[in-house]
Amino acid sequence: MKKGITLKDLAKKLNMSVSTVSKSLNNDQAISPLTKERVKELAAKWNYVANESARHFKLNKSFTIGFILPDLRDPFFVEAINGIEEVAGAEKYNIILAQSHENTCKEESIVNMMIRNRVDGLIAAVTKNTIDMTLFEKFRTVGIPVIYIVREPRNDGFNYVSINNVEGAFKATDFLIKKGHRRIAHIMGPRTMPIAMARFEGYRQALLKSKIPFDEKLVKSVDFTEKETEKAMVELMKLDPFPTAVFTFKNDITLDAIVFLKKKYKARLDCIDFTDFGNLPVFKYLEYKPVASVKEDFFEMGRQAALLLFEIINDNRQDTEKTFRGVKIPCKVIINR
Amino acid sequence: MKKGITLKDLAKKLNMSVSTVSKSLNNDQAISPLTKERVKELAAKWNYVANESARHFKLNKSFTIGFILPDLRDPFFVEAINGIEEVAGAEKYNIILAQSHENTCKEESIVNMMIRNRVDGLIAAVTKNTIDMTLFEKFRTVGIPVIYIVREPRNDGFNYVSINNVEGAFKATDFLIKKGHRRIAHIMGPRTMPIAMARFEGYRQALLKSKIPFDEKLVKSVDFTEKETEKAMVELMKLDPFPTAVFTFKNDITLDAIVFLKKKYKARLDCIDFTDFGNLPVFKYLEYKPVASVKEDFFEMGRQAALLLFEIINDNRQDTEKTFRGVKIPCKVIINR
DNA sequence: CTGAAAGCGCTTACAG
DNA sequence: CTGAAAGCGCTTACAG
Repeated sequence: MKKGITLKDLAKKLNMSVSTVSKSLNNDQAISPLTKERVKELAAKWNYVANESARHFKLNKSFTIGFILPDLRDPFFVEAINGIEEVAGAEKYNIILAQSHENTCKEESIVNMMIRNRVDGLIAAVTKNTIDMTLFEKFRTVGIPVIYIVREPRNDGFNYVSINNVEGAFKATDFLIKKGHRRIAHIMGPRTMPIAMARFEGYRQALLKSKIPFDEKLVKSVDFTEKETEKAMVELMKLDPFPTAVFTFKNDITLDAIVFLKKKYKARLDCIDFTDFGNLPVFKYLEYKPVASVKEDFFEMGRQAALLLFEIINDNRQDTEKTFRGVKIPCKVIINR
Repeated sequence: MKKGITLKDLAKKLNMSVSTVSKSLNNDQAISPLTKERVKELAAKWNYVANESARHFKLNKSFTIGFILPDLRDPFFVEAINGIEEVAGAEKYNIILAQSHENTCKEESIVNMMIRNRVDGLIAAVTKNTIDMTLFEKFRTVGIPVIYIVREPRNDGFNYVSINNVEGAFKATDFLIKKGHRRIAHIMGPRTMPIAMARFEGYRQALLKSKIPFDEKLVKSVDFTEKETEKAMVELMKLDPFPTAVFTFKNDITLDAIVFLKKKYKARLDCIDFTDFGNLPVFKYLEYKPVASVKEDFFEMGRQAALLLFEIINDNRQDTEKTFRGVKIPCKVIINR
């Protein structure tokens, strides 16, 4: 690209030193009002735009935070971005986004990219297959703070912001029990995902509380593809008696399960109730949908994660005796009527 | 953040000059294989990660392209990102995303941010209210190439990649005509948007071809909010005879119109056909939807825009006698059955 | 209140 | 094949 106007150009024209020009534009109080005015006037006239990359380099700060997320096609993650943006914007920070597409190799190359670009902090939602956190240990080595979001890391020693998955799953299951269901299936996420295990735990606790015996044949684990959900439903529908309610890991699974019922068990469509996590805006347009969903406030998770991150970034104390923080946002059940 | 390992650190340890270390890591052919090996070995051992911001600064290139888009909540723009990512990734470029939220003030601050950060190029989908392009002229002044995408600028002298909106609208309207409709309404986008006018033009041409008289009472302009769509539908449904088909600017408008019919004109739900632009993946789950939609290939638009952008970025010739290029991707009608 | 000077971590033309 | 040196555009501690 063409070279822009530099401080030097301004200084030469004004017969001042580069330092004075720099300080004027940064509103340094040591500079006289008149000088500031003259500098700013010329800067405006010449359309001077500071070279941020020089500034970042000099200050050894990128004024950028990274956000690694699985996929932008998931509208919930988009909400998280908006929450992060709100906080980052106020701090005058940019956000660099990167999608892992649930691929751990891609995730690794993104991690390296973030380090090469020296982001000042990172927010990460790991892939559904990320078990081993050693990749992310790199950030600790180079001193970049990281907040995990939505999907909690399985081990301790990490900052994270998530919802209370056990509680949410308990409520979603209990909702079905209160509606009179006794035979309640659960289509859970991959067992590698800590939050899938947490939701499974909430499901069990709700059954236990109501003294409904746990039946492992009613629990199926899927990887979020339509094919796997269909397979789970085939098996569940073959049971005798078949479950009259299903609590699923998230909206997409419910919708795919309903598509399956429409195709193969039209008659059961009206007698099986679903609950799940999420609350897609598109529900408004649907005839068949979960009776109730646990609302996951992704905007708030994004906001809280960013707040926590900036607390660390702006904290100039020695990073000895560092403690890690976990924030769990409460979640409530929304009836989709 | 903590300081990382630098070339100097490596050079000192290896008793070499910084230049030699730099060249080794960059695989300069002037360096002996043995030296390269020694350097790379230590770099790996010490987890050396090049400081990109120093490199960017030195090379006066950010290896970053910007993408200004209205809103990530629009899944079509997410597809465009994926198309851009495919090309940018291959070129080893990063993408910095910024949402204008259809707000021209926000758009202005994003433009300035992009210039301050010295992006090497920009892809932009302007807000629906952006009439005046002087804001974007700044990029020309500083020599940053820009490709407009999806929403074409109203004046000439800009590079853009879009679909053939007139053709698509013609096909969508003609589809309804061929299905036997004679009284076809059009809910168009804001008249400030060139592509809304283009789609309106396609609608008129289709009517003309089939010798159906144009009736301006059948055309309503909306700003994409549910409220405006409802208002447009109220007026259309009061006409006598009411239209038996509606061609709308995009999916969201159709869905809101259908919600309105469900509420107020349940009986007409099955006798009014819709066509529109877009093809939301969520259609799969819907009972009521447009009979056919013009598929807008946003992934391809993103890809083409990025290809065009890199052609300009990587072109080292003098930028005298610059010509501007417009790419219109053909679009086809998808039947939603 | 202003300026001279150092330096952030790289790359590269040039000399040897 | 290797190295010394300049310089990218800023900020800032220090001197005056």
